[in-house]
Amino acid sequence: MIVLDLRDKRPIYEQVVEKLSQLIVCGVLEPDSKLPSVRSLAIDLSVNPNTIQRAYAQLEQDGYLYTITGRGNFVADSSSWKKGRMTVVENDLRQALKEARQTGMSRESVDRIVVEIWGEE
Amino acid sequence: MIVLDLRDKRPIYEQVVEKLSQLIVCGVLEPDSKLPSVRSLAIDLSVNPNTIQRAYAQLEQDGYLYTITGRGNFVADSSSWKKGRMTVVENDLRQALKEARQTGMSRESVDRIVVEIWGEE
DNA sequence: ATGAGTGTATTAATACGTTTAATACACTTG
DNA sequence: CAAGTGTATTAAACGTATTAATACACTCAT
Repeated sequence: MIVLDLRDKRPIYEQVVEKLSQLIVCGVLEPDSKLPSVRSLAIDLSVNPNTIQRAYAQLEQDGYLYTITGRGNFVADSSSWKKGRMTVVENDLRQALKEARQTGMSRESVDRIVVEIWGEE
Repeated sequence: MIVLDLRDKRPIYEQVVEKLSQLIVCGVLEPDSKLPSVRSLAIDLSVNPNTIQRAYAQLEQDGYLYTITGRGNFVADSSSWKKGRMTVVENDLRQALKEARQTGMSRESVDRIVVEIWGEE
């Protein structure tokens, strides 16, 4: 389901959070679909179950999944994470833009990149 | 000269690198001006000299300062760091924009923020 | 030349967070 | 009831950041 990058210096649980939240955000994992169990994903990634549990706790905290004890973890509806995700993303964007301006990047260069990412139309 | 944020979870040397590089990029510290010595800054921040040394080594690596043994550390000319800084900043911006788009932010919202930061004119 | 101030390098010890490990418990399903 | 689920706890191993204590080479003012 996901692959870990051992060269990455970040904690494993953080990588798991990142990968799974991306899959949820981009719609690959449908709402209410069942996620791998803590133990099975731990075995799949050759990692300790505690590490997965921590990642799942974080994902639940951020609204990306909901938990039913004894049944498993399930993908949450976008309404649960959309708001929080949007503020985080907007803050990141503001920060990146400020640094770009401070470094002397022209507004035209920014526009060019925006067009490049959003598409020409 | 700079103030540390003890609540920040990042390593101290990383904070020092960030703060000083910002001061250099935005022009507060003029090229060829002398930076605090390793020992004096360490005392100023109530931190170990090794920590400052590590920060200065990183800053030299990134082209923000140059070192003259026995004399001290001095602010480098913008030509030394402009190029590398620009690519880093551009990559960060691209990443932030991709995530904004993926989360569903409209191009108009992005334009609004750009205007907000670059100014109306 | 000498001494104070500079950057640099090395080694050891300490502190902290991550991860592993081994359990135990409560819940749900077949 | 048994197997699978999430959850919680405790201890140990491990890596990195940080502190600490030195030592060395260089520059500058005296």
